[in-house]
Amino acid sequence: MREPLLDKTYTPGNIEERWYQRWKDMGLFHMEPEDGRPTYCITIPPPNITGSLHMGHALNNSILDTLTRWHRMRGFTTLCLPGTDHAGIATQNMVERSLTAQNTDRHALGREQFIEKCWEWREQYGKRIYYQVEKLGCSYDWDRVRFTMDASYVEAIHEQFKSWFHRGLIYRGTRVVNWDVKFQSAISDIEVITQERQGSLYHFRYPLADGSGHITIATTRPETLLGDSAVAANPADERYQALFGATLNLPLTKRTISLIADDYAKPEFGSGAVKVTPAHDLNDFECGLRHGLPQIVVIGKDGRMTEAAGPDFAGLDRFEARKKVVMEMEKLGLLAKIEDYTIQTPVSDRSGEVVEPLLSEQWFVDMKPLARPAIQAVEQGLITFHPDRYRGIYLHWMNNIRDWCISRQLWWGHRIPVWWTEAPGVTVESASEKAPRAYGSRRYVFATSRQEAEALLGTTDCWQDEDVLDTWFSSALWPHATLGWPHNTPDLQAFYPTSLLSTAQEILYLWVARMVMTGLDFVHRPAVETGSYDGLVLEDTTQRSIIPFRDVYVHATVLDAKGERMSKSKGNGIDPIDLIERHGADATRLSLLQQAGKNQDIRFSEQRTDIAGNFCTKLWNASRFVMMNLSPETTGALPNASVLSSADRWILHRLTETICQVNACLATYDMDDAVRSAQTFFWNDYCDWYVEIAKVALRSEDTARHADTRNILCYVLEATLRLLHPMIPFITEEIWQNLPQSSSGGSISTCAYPVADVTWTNEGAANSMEIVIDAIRAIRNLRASLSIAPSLRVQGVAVAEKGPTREALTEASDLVRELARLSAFAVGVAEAEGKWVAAPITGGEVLIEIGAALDIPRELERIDKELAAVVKQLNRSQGMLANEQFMGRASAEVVAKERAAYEEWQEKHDRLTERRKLLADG
RNA sequence: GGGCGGUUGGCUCAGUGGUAGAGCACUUCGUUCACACCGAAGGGGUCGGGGGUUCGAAUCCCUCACCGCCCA
Repeated sequence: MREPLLDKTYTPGNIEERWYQRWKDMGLFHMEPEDGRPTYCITIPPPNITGSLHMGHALNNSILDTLTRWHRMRGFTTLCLPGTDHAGIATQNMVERSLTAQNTDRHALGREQFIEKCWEWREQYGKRIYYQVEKLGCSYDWDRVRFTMDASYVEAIHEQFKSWFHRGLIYRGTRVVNWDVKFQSAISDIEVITQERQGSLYHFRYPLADGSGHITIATTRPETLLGDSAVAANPADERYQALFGATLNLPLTKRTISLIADDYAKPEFGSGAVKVTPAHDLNDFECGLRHGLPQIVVIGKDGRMTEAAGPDFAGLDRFEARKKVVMEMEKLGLLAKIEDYTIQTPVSDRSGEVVEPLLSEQWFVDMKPLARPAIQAVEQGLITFHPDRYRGIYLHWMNNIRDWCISRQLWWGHRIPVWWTEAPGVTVESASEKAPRAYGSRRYVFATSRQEAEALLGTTDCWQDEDVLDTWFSSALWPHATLGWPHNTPDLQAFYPTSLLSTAQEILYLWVARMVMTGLDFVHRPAVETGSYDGLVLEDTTQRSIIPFRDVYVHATVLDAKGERMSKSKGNGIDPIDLIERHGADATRLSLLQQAGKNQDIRFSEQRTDIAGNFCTKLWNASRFVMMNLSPETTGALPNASVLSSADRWILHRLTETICQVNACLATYDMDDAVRSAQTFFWNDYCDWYVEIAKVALRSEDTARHADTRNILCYVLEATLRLLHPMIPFITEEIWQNLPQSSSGGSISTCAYPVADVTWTNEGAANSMEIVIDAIRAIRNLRASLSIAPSLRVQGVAVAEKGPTREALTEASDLVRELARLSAFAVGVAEAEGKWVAAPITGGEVLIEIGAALDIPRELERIDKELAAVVKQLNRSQGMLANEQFMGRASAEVVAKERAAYEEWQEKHDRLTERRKLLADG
């Protein structure tokens, strides 16, 4: 026995540190496009620069790196491109907070200096997540890292803005947006979280102007009453038929409003009549547009009531105003009732403030023309969703798409490349798309510099738009912009369209859908150059519009052990870095991949990583054992097929089967099934059986078998390591380096991924092993139930009339003897004398002789218990075969299978009854 | 309100028409020179309720309940 090459204990920490650096030094993660090789590319979803690795990232990156390593080993030119986004509002928040701590603020600093501070902050903290991703072992191309504020990326953003601007898709408008009163900025839908809060539903009476009565409306936001410009009821609502068009006195104001008919009012809600406040509610805004209603802004950008709210309310905080409106209404006797009510309250994720829907002048993108191709691409199957159900969710959203508010009232971000002037005489009449456009009294143009703006506007009296672009505007062009667009770079040619986009479900709309739209809109190729699966030929062009990625995988949400979403405020989150430090990156990845299938969520606890770590330890220890048993001559090459035993053929059969399954599962994003298959093979087949069988072979007199056994042990282990390398890269590399198959200076990462060689498929060997394993288990079972000490060797024998059972057990008699701990084992006849106990197996029975006197009552009890189980099955089987309907309608195959099963149960039944009779007759 | 996912042993989950499975936990036994982060043996489920289709349903259909997600 040789000195083991692996340490006695598996300690992931130092292995992982060492190998990540080696891989980087070897340049394994960077590949250049090569003619004739297929490419595989993922542009990693950009975490933002304020981010640190959380469980969702850990899951996604584990999946992405597994797929990347798998393709790299399969011979693809593989690129996994990492990067970060600048995260306008989040970063600005962090920097402002640090300024507050220094008793200053951004206004004191000024815009330019504040942006400087943001860059400094980004230099200091913005790359933390890269380091964490490295800890996880991700094989990303760090030479191609991108940031959304890189000069080349900004160029892409300007190009996109210019194109949409000139085509009239970007427009200036006044609409209701999500307003954050703390940041004083519009925010995106994803930054708005809906919280259930206990509040009240107020029922107010609005008097009819003619004094004939009143109409009752219900609201959760009384302060918006001051900005009402109508009351609406459903046109089909019987109760209001006579009143449509009637004039109402709006309480607390001097205004009158009318009762209008609109489908948007739901007859079943409250009184069926709803107040309409176009400036402070999105639905009301749209309703207002339909009816040409005035838009009265009563809540300002700071969350205080405006002059328009009237002298009694102007200047009040919106929540103070709410109380006052209720109080005043009560005084006027117009408060009908107050009900307790659970309010779905929109809250800003960043500031925690209640989001105010507010009428505001912003930049918007007209999405409908962009959505059309993006719908087609998915309907035609150019882009595939995994799980498939997200296809419908995507299409539903796309078909009901709304215009996109892209301006943010922040300083950190891409400043909107539009320049304004109020100088008189700037003409807007021109055939040129670059000519100034009018918005009220102002004129504006697209320009990326003052010089350009002045030239286009014909005046130096101009200023750049103060706002910045929504961060999602830059994320939307991630796949093509990171590869070099708007330039037709070699990377763009080789790696676009990318292969996969994997992400969390909550950004399916905000990000995934928008990438599909921008990709199709901006990346074009001559139709002849690309396969039809890559893009669409749209009506108005001879070019093909290219999709950004072929597959979209939406991974599960990681929940805590109780099934609750992990959050900082609840403090129930798990930090993946802690998991890596305590259990290793491999165990962390494995524990996540074990649950990464087509499910919507994952319940996770650290215990799972602990358990996954057990597998790594097992892999380590088994490998250590194999290495201890190798000889200098062992190469790991397979011996000539003619010398292989049934057990050898069986393990190769199972290896082949497993290779097949793992490859198939990885191809369909069933990571859970892939790891389950590989783990089961390794632990239950290789370790529990083949290694134990090999021990018997290596101890045997038959020295010719020793070399073959070593080679097979080594062959199967090496293949298994390659099979598992994409999921658990570190431990597999470390072990592989110590196997004879490794090459000096090489890496398992560059070896070929196992491919199933069907010549090793061998059902016969599988059946033989099944018989042998059955026999061994039956004997162990007998021993356990008769409390025969494990150390006591007793005699065993098998009675087998049937060919396959007889042959299998004859060939494997040494194995059965050793693994069942017998003093002797043979296929033959049990001695009539002595104390023997028996257990039926398929095609025969096994018996062991026990030294001491047999406890007959106990043995009868054991047999009866087994007999009961057999009878149950026998009856079931018999019932089916006696059922004419079954015999007539079930397929011949199923009937034949049932017949065979019946015969087997019958045989076992007979043997058991026979044994019972012998014992009872004593 | 609309859409979607889930409900299988104590726990976490596989299993999409043909004899209910795994891991953890539990019970018993075991330190035979890879591994007690291990090995051997074992107990434990009328597959959320009801109805239907079928020779046969955890699996397909309808319906109800509960849990959760997304959108409004």
